[in-house]
Amino acid sequence: MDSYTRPWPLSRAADTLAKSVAKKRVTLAQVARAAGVSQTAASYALAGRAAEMRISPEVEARVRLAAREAGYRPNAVSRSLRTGTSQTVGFISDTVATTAFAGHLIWGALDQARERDHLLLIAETEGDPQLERELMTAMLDRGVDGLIVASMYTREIAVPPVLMEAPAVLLNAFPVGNEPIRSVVPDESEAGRSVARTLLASGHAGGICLVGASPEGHAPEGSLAAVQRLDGILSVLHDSGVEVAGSVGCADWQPAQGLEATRRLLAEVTPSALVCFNDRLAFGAYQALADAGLDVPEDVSVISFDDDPLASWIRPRLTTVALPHYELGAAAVQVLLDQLEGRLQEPDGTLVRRITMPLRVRESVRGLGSDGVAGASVGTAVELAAATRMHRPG
Amino acid sequence: MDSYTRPWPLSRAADTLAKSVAKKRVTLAQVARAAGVSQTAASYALAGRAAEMRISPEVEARVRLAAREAGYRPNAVSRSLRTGTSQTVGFISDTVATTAFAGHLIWGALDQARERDHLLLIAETEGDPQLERELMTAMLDRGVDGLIVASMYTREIAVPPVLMEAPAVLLNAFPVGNEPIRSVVPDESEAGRSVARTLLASGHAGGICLVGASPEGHAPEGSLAAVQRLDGILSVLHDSGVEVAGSVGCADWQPAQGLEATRRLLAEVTPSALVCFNDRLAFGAYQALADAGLDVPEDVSVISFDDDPLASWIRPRLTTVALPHYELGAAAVQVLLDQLEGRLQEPDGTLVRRITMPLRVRESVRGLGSDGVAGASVGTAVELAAATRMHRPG
DNA sequence: GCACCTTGCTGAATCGGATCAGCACGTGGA
DNA sequence: TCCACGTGCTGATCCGATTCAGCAAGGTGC
Repeated sequence: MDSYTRPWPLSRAADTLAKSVAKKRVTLAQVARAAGVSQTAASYALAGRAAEMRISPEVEARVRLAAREAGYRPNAVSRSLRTGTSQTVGFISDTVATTAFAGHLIWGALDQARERDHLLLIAETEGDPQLERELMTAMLDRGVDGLIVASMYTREIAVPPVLMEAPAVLLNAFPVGNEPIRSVVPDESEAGRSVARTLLASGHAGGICLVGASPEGHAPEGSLAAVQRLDGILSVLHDSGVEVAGSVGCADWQPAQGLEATRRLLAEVTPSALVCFNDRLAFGAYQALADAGLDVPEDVSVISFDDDPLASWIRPRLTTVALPHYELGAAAVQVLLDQLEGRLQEPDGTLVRRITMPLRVRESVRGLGSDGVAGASVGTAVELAAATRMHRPG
Repeated sequence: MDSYTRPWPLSRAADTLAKSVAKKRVTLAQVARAAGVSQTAASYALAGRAAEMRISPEVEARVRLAAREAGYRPNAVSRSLRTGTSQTVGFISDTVATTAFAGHLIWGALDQARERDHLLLIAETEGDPQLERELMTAMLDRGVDGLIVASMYTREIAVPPVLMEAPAVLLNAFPVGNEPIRSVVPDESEAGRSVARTLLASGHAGGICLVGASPEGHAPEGSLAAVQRLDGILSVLHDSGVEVAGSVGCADWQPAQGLEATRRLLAEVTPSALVCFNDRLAFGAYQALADAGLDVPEDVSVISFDDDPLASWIRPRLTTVALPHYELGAAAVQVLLDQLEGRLQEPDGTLVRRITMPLRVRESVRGLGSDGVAGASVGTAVELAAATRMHRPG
């Protein structure tokens, strides 16, 4: 099937390639010899500890010059063995980097790591606990300074004992027990409050309905996002004395369930606004509303969570509270490295960092943003092609 | 904006966390002492070199037992320092892991690396040559066994000298000079041949037109895919004595250009089949054909390259030759590790590995696959949501 | 009875940098 | 004149594995 073919005449290239063992790297000892000083002096000079260690400016300059001329680059492995720090962070995710979600998570982590002069060791467990443990030990054995364990959706993770060997941060997850381990998660309940406030501010006092979770507790199994979003929504509505006009829980948050749930809802009440618990539910809701001859946002406003790439593509464009993946990834690295540097000494034992979920105001809420687009429909393939290219957040 | 809040009462958790320096790791010396033998004997026993090094079965068993009981795990950093190998591969891509392209590339690389007991150090250059060099040196200094340098689209890369320090493989790219460095690329010209053969086999003798590149050489600057796809197409057509009925080159391969190019084409000729040089062009072509009242595939067949996630979503579903990202990533690691193990000794100096691009037969070519879907349109949001979830290739 | 080989193991060097303890020299004070 | 102290550097050890060279005990051949 696949095969090796030859693009150019390179008969001796393979030989050259095999032989390119490259000239051996320059070591500190060689630099020291070149500068005519001891290895100790050279080490201190290059480490910027000359003054502290009483190395004269002349010697320091000689060492620096020798190092530069020889093209000296310290061997990180050796340094790592001695100091126990590798300037490397492990990033283990439970799903593939191929989803936009994981991709942006990694992107943020990568950027933040680079800013702090760290490299990222990446692996995926595909949800296999055995593999997860193996990958963690593989990374720890390689001397990573810390580990980030990322989950696709916010949930509780059973922390394997091996994870406690090094500083670790859970990304988008909480420890299932009371392990003293930090978490970085989206601020779901604040997002819920934000959604409720947005609806109230745009004049939706009555007729607010929920699609995806209900106060009676119907929601996807183990979804922390569901309960926190619901909490946030209800707390704001309660404070304003507003009652939820209706709600339908869904066991799964896919478009089909959104369609079905909204249909059932419409059979009972006439909503003025729909809070969908994620965008995929909202896609289904759009269809159910269209089928019922209801216009978004003129007849019914729709607001939702996640900011799926398609949310800005369906018509009217969906107003939603975004999951800040890039920021989540960046924050995980930040928290981990801060912890390593001992910069994180909260006296109150705070272990959870919540990242704000920004509201993306678009067209699906009446009286908010750029209205005037009538009828639920979809954009063209051309527009979609543009929408599905991902961009770095502002 | 972001803030630390406390989910549970964990007043002393932070302390615990700070103190969790963890019990020190067990070293080989300790295992040796426990087994009552020298460190040398222990090392040989655990390395599986007992017989070779004349360690008695009894001693070997004692060592193995002691190691297991103590929970011994060799320190990879130390081993790396001594042996010069780290069981780690660096993966540097010029664009972000957030695109489906890069994501699948990484996915394949990750899987293949794990199969060979290697870990992946990942970084992105964002096209910055300076950053690229820094990241390469950072990885080399950490003792990676080899480097994979990936490009978003097939092109020539100027190989920085530092890259020659360790074995390296270019993924989706060729060296700009004659550097003895291996490449893993999609087999574009075979894909071109495959497209032409498919068209001929389904009865399209005349009226074959090209959108995106023309034999006169109009194509995106520096796009190797363009010339190779074209080569493949023309060679098969030529062998069958078939002339290209028309062609329009495009400087950029986006939907807008596909639309425009197809319009111009339709003004001159009446095609029976359109070969679009990528799917995004095909999206535009679909629209131009629909505008002209032409049905796909009844009036005009459309075939294309890349297998964009949307290709299976637009109607009629687009027949296209897929870029095998997962396989490309996996092959890059495979080639690199094979090279490291000295398993790659082609006598003819072959340095390019071409990965087959599989044809995805769908509905846009007349007389091929499941026809009968009339009219160019788009699927529903529900269908799209399903289509844009990515799956591992079969 | 002695050279010689095999068996079964150990000592010590090595990888490359970080760092502690200490040494030689000069200066100042008593 | 002698001691104390600061200055400026070096030797040696350590991190934790791998591996080469070699050594003692026991067996074999002649």
